[in-house]
Amino acid sequence: MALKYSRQREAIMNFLMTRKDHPTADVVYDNVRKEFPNISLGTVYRNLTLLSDMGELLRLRVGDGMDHFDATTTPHYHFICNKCGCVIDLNMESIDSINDIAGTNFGGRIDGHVAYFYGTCENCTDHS
Amino acid sequence: MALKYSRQREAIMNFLMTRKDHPTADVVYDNVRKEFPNISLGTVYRNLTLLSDMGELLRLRVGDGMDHFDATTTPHYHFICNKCGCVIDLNMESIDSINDIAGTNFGGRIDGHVAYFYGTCENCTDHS
DNA sequence: AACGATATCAGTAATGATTCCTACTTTTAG
DNA sequence: CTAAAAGTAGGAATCATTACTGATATCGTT
Repeated sequence: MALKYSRQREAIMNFLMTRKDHPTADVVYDNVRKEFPNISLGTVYRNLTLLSDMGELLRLRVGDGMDHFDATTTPHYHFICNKCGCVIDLNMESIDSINDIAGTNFGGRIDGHVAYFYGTCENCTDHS
Repeated sequence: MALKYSRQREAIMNFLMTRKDHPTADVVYDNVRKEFPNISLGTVYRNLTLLSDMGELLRLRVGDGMDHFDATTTPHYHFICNKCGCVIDLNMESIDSINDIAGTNFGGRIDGHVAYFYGTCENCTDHS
């Protein structure tokens, strides 16, 4: 057997499933610590990496220097607010056709893409 | 007068304009050092940030932990090879229409997007 | 050409996110 | 129940990047 159960990993997964705002490792750490006061930041990182390697989590590199994690693994796109830095799921159809557009005039093989949309979120628009 | 000329900055810019492979700060440092043996890595970083803030460079976060820099500032897309990690410009039309697709069902304002395509580059396909 | 204000520099220390290491604990197959 | 294997806590280490500091280079004004 390669993968053993651990309550810490389950707690991390459970926490992420309750959140829609794509927390960073630090936020996961702070919150899981309420249930496991002794959990180590290294454990959080190791399990986040493990879970995203297994495909149970998405690791998002939104460009703010920290990785964000998303328990919704069905393909979807993300929006990042230039003002507050929040990360929001976009409710839009998949646009895999752009893989084909990118593939013309290109010698290699394109397997997929990631796309992040930037702008101002609803909240920050209101308050300005 | 806000911005003063510096030979170091010019050398960094000149070097990047000779390259199509989107070097990292480290690679810029190693190469500019041939002309300025005493240049400091901090100077490289400061000027790369300065130049990209001014829009003369593109800062690419391709997901390998290091920022890559691109002297071609006209809008274009990038391909990252999953095997060798190389970064290649894609010769494709702009697909700004996906901003509109993303904008439906979304309360905020979308200003733009970044998209990275992943797969296997021509070189790595041949050698496998 | 010399002056002075200030941007820039080299060198180095500091930061922040992430990973690695090691001795101890938990899980699980038999 | 037992023991091998995987997981953990805690902290040190790493890596890219940024900040600090005293010295240097640039440039508008004389």
